[in-house]
Amino acid sequence: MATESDLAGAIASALAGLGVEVLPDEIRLERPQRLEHGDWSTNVALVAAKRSGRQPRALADELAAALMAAPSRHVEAVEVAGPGFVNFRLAPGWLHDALGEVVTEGEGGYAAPDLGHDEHVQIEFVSANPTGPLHVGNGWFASYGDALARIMGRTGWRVEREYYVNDTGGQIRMLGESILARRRREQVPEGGYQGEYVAELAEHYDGPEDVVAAGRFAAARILANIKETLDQIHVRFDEWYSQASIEESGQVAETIELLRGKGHVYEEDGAVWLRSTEFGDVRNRVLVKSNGDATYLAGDLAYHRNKFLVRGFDRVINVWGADHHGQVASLKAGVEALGVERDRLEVRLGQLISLVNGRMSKRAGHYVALSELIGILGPDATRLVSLLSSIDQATTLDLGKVTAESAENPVYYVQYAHARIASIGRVAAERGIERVPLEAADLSLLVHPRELDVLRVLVELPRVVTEAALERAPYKVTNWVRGLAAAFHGFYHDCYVMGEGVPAELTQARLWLVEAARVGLSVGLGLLGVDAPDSM
RNA sequence: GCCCUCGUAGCUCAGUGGAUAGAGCACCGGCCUCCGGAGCCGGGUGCGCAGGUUCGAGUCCUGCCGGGGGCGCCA
Repeated sequence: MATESDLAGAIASALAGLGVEVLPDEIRLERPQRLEHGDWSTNVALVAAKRSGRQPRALADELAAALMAAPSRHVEAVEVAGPGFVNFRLAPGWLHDALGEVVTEGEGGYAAPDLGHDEHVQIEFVSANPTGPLHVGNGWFASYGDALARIMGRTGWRVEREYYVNDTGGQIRMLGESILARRRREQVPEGGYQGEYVAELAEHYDGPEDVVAAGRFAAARILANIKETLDQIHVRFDEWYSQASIEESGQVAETIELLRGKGHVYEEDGAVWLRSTEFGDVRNRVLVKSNGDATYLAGDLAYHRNKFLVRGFDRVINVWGADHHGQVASLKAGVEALGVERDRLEVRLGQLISLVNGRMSKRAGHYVALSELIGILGPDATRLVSLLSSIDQATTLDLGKVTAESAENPVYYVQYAHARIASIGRVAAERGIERVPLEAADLSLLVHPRELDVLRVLVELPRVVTEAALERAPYKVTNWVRGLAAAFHGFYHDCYVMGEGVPAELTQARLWLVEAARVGLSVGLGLLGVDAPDSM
């Protein structure tokens, strides 16, 4: 934002003139919550007061006086308030400049800062075991991972989406046993999978009485179903990476040998251990059990060696449920032992989604299927409700409530704003009104509070996208989109674009405002993977 | 027992060192001669408790209480 950097520069030179030294990043401009505190505000006088040997208010007064002596563009007043804030009151022109930036840079260019510098990042998410249909908790993480990929993709990262398919090991055997038991019309064994889908799959299984064969058959069918469900909410992976392929290719043994060569492995009680405590773990971990089988950790390390050292990702982000918290320390230790800087592996733990009547469990068959939720809410609302809050927030899902609220769902509010914009375009076309070029429009006519509200929200988008990308927090985009929709609905209600008695010049200026709002909604919804419809 | 995480309005959640803590839902009342009323406007007793850090704490630190999760030669 041009205005923001103008102000920062003016503050820096004013402080220099006062003989106060500050670091560039100590000059922070923020948008005050309350309009009466101006359009921009800085707390630099509070931060630098002690160092300059002045009281905060005194320094603020001097700074304000210096800034008013040579005001920057658009500045109408500089005021000192509270303990020593310096507030800038700007003429509406700064928002008109901002409107110009939005529509000139457009959907592709506005709020697309290069933060990633082409770093190659893999985001691995969902990765639910193919032992049952996805539940709504998986859906939450699917929306999160996909939105994060979109946001980082917009801000300069090269992103790949990956799903790790856990298609081997004891759970597949257990799935096979459950299938076979069902086929024999017997009770599913202790610890087996109870869901209805197991019975259905058993009906279609006509292979041998072999747990592995039955397990693989079922896993393949389930995985196909998982892909279908994810496709419905527009979540598509670049890679479906098979755990079995890691094991069968000998990469597990190679990885253990690599670790052994680096001296991080020892033998004890007939097992092979990783000295993970040397890399921050609370205890050492077994890689190869005394019966000769590799542990899950060994496989996971082979997988991560593959990510970093074979495929060469600069950064890997794993999106996991909080129930995998216990794996983080040993995985990070192992990755570091492999010679990869530990910061290149990021594990985002999302809080679990629980049901009002208890935690979900695939084994017990107690869960709400994601496909069921999609069937009720539709893809867009499903995505939006799961992106409303931070994944750090544990949420309790009441299916009855979510569906009851669906008619009042926030997705309609936001999409309705976009549909209204499209509607304005249709009416303009009917009436033969064409938008003049931006240079020919007089944006200074936009002075209605509702108009300025819309622009004030639009100004925030670059900052919001930046925070969302750096903090891996897509819900910030959701909040922003809702705020823009609210501002637009207010504008739409109070300011007719083509109403009776609206001068032609004002219509033109408002058409540009509408276009800017369209760009904002379109960018925001695109980052969330939610459709921006022209009519509803 | 130890570790992680969360605790903000009746409910779902924003607010990650700033000024008088905000939205949505639900509830009550108002608003359509013109671009879509799935909209707009108005109505609020709330930061789990107790200390600490500093100009300033919902935010950072410590302890306690409460919810969730984790501490395997399971995956």
